[in-house]
Amino acid sequence: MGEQQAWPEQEARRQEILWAAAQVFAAKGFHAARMEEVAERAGVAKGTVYLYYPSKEALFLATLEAILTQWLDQLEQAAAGPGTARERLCSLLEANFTLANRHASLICLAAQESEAWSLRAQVGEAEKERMRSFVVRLTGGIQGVLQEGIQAGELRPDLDVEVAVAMVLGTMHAYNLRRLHQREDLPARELAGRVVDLLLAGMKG
Amino acid sequence: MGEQQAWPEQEARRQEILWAAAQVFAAKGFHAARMEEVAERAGVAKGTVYLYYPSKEALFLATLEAILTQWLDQLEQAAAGPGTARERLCSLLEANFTLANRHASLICLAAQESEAWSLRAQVGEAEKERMRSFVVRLTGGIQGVLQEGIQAGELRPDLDVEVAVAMVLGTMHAYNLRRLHQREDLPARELAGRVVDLLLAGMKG
Amino acid sequence: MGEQQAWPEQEARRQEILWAAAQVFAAKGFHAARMEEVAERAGVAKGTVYLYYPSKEALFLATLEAILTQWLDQLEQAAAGPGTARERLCSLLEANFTLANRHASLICLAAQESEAWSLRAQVGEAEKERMRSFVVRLTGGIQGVLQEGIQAGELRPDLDVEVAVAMVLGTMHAYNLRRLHQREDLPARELAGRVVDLLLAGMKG
Amino acid sequence: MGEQQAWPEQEARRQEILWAAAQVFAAKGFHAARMEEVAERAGVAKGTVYLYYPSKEALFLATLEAILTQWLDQLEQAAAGPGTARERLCSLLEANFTLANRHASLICLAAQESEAWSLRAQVGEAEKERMRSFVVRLTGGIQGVLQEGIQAGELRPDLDVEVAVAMVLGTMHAYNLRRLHQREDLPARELAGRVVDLLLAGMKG
DNA sequence: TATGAATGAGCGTTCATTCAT
DNA sequence: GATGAATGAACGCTCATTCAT
Repeated sequence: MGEQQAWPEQEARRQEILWAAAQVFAAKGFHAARMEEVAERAGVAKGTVYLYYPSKEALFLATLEAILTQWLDQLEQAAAGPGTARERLCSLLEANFTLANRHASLICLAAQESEAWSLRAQVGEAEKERMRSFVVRLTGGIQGVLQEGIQAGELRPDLDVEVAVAMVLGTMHAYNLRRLHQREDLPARELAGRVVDLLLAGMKG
Repeated sequence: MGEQQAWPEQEARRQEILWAAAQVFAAKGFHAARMEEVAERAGVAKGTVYLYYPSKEALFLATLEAILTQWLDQLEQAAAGPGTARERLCSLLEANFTLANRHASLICLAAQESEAWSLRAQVGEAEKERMRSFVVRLTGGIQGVLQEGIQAGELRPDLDVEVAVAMVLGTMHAYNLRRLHQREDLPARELAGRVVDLLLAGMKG
Repeated sequence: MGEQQAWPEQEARRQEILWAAAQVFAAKGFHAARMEEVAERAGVAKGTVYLYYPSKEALFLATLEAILTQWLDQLEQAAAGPGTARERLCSLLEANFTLANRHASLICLAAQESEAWSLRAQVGEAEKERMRSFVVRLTGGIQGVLQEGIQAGELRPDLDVEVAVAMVLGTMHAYNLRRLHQREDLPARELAGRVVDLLLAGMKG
Repeated sequence: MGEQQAWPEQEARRQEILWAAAQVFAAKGFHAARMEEVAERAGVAKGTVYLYYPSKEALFLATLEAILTQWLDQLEQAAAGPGTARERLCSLLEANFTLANRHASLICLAAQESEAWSLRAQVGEAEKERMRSFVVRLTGGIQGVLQEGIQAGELRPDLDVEVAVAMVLGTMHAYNLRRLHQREDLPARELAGRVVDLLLAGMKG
C-alpha cells in the first residue's frame, strides 16, 4: 500500500541529476567538478540541483553510493550463479571488464575517491561507515567464491584467501585503470579467462 | 673537493617545500590542497614557495616526479639483485610494502594522480611523456624479472607475462591502499612471501 | 512596439557597472583601480561584476570605448551642423569644453590611456585597431571642417591642415587637463570663441 | 667649504637608479612598473634601490622631478636667447620636438602622470606644490616670450596670451604624443617652423 | 517547484618592502 | 654599504550557495 507511490517526476529528476553528477565527477574529480556543469548536463538550472541535494558534498556521496551499489550489484550477480569457482571467477572478472569498457572512469572514481573520503575528517562517521561497508561487501563476495571453491575441492585447501582476494581485486583495478588510459576496449571474456588461468595455475614452471 | 658547494642552503629549502607539498597533496589531492598550507608545513611564508616553484601546478608535477622517482628507484634496486625470480619478486614486494608503511599516502597519490594528469589537456606534452615513462619503467622492470625467470626455467615457458605484470602491480596497489586505511603496518617480509607463494603456486587444488 | 523588451534589467545593470568603472578608472588609472571598488560604486558584490565583464581588462576596454564613443559622437554632432568653418569650430570646441566641465577626468583618461593601450603587446590586435580608429575618426572630423572651410574660401588655401588639426586637438586637450586641476568650470562658449579667434587671426601684430 | 664634497660614487649610483627608473616608469607607468626591473636596469640589487630612495613612490616623484627639470631647463634655455618672438618660439618648439625624438615616452610620462599625481590624496602637499610649480614655470616661460613679443610690436597688442600659451603647449603635447606612437622622428626644425607660421599667421583666408 | 542573478568567502599569485648576511 | 631571499598584504578571479521572482 502506497509504499511506492512516490512522485515519478521527482524521482526521475533526482536520477538525471545523479547521473549527470557521476559523469562530471568522474571526468574531473570532486574538487575540479563544478555544480554548474552538473546542472547543465542534467538539463536543469543551477539552483534546482540544490532542491534535490543539499550540497556538493552530499551530491558527491550520493553519486559514489549509486555507482558503487550498481557496480557491486553487477559483480555479485555475476558471481552468484552456480558453477565451479573458475567459472564464477571468470564471470566476475568478465562482468568487471565489461563494465569498465563502458564506465571505466566511474569505476576508477569510485575506487579512488571512496577511499579518500572514508579518511577525511569532515565527513560524518555514518557516511564513512557506509563507504567502508562497500569494501566489506566486495571483499566478502570474492571471499565467498573462493571458500566455496575450497570446500568443493577445486581450490587448494590451504589457500591464502586473504591474499587471493587482494590479488583478484588488484588485478581488476589494474585493468580498469588501463582501460581509462587507452581508447580500445578490454577483451572482457578473453581477458577474464587469461587472468583466471594464471590465478589458478600460478606462474611456476 | 668543493665541487659540491653550489647551493648549500637553497637546495635544502627546495626539498623542504617539496616534501611539505607531498604531504599536503597526498592528504588532499591537487585541487583541495592549498598553497598556504604547503607553505606553513614547510615553515615559510606563502610567497616563498613561489621563489622555488612558479605555480601550484609546477609544484605538483615536481612532487609527483620526486615521489615516483624515489619509489621506482627503490623498487628497481630491490629487484635488481641476483637470485631466483622468486627471490627477486619477494624483494620487490617487500620493498614496496616497506615503503607503503612509511609513505602509503604518497604512493597512492602518485599512483592515482599520475594517471589522471597524463590525461589532462592543459598539461604540456613533455610532462605527460615523463609521467607515462614512469609507467613504462615500472612495468618494464617487473617484466624483466619475469622473463629472466622464464629463461632460467623457473617460471612456465608459456607464462602470460602481460597479465602477470598486471597481477603483481595490482596486488601491490591493493595492499598500499589497505595500508592507507588501517593504522597498523603491513608485515612486509611475511606478506611479500605470501603473495609470491600464491603467485607462483596458483590457487588450484 | 515591444521590439525593445529583450534585456530590461540586465542592460541597466551593465551600464551601472560600466559607469562605476569609468569613475574608478578615471580616478586611479587602470592598474591602481580595484575591481572591488568598482563593485562597491556600482552597488553590487565583487562577483557580480564578472557576470557582465569577463576580466578587468575587458571591463577597462569596454569603459574606454564607451567614453570615447560618447565623446566623439558629441563632438561630431557639434561640428556637423551647417555654417561657416568658424561657427563649426566654435561649436566643436564649445561642445568639448562643456563635456570637460562634466567629465574632465573621463576625457583625460580616454585621451591618455587609449594611447597607451594601443601600444601594449598583450592587447589583441582587434582591440588595438578599434582604439586607433577613434583617433582617425577624431582627426578626420576636424580635418573635414578645415578643408570645407578652405573650399568655401573662408580659410587660407595654403593652410597647413595637418598642423592645424594638431593645434585644435592640442588646445582642447590642454584645457581639458586644466579643468581636471581646478575646481571651477571652463566658460565653454566664451573660451571656444577666444580660441577660435586666435586660431583664425593668428598672433602676428 | 666642503659644501660640495659629496661622495662621487654615491651620487653616480643615485643617478643610475634614477635614470633606470625613468625608463621603466615611462615604459609601464607607475603601477605596472616593478622595482625589480628598475634595479636590474640600474645594475644593482633590489634592496640597494631602497638605500637611495625610501619607497617606490619617492623614487617615482624624484624621477618625475628630474625629467621635468631637465625638460624645462632645455626649453627655457632655447627660449632664452635674444631674437624675435618668432625665432624664440621656433627655438622653443624645435627644442621640444628634438627632445621628443629622444625621450617621447619620458616627456609624455611627465606630462600625464605629473597631472595625475598632483591630484592624489595620499601625496604630500609639499610634493604637490612642487609639481604645480613646474606647470607655473612652463607656462610662465612661454608667457614671457609672448609678452616680450607684444612689447616689441611683433605680436598683436591685444593678443589673448592665456589662450596662446595653451595653444603652444597643447600643440607641443599633441606632437609629443604622436611621436610616441609612430616610429619615425619628428622633423624638429621644419615642424617648429610650420607650427610657428600657423600660430602667427592664423588660419583665416 | 524551478530559475539563474547575485553573493562573498576563499585561493593562486604578485610585488613592495625588510633584514640577516 | 650591498645583497637577494624571505615576507605577507593585497588583488584578480572562481564557484558553492542563496533567494527573489
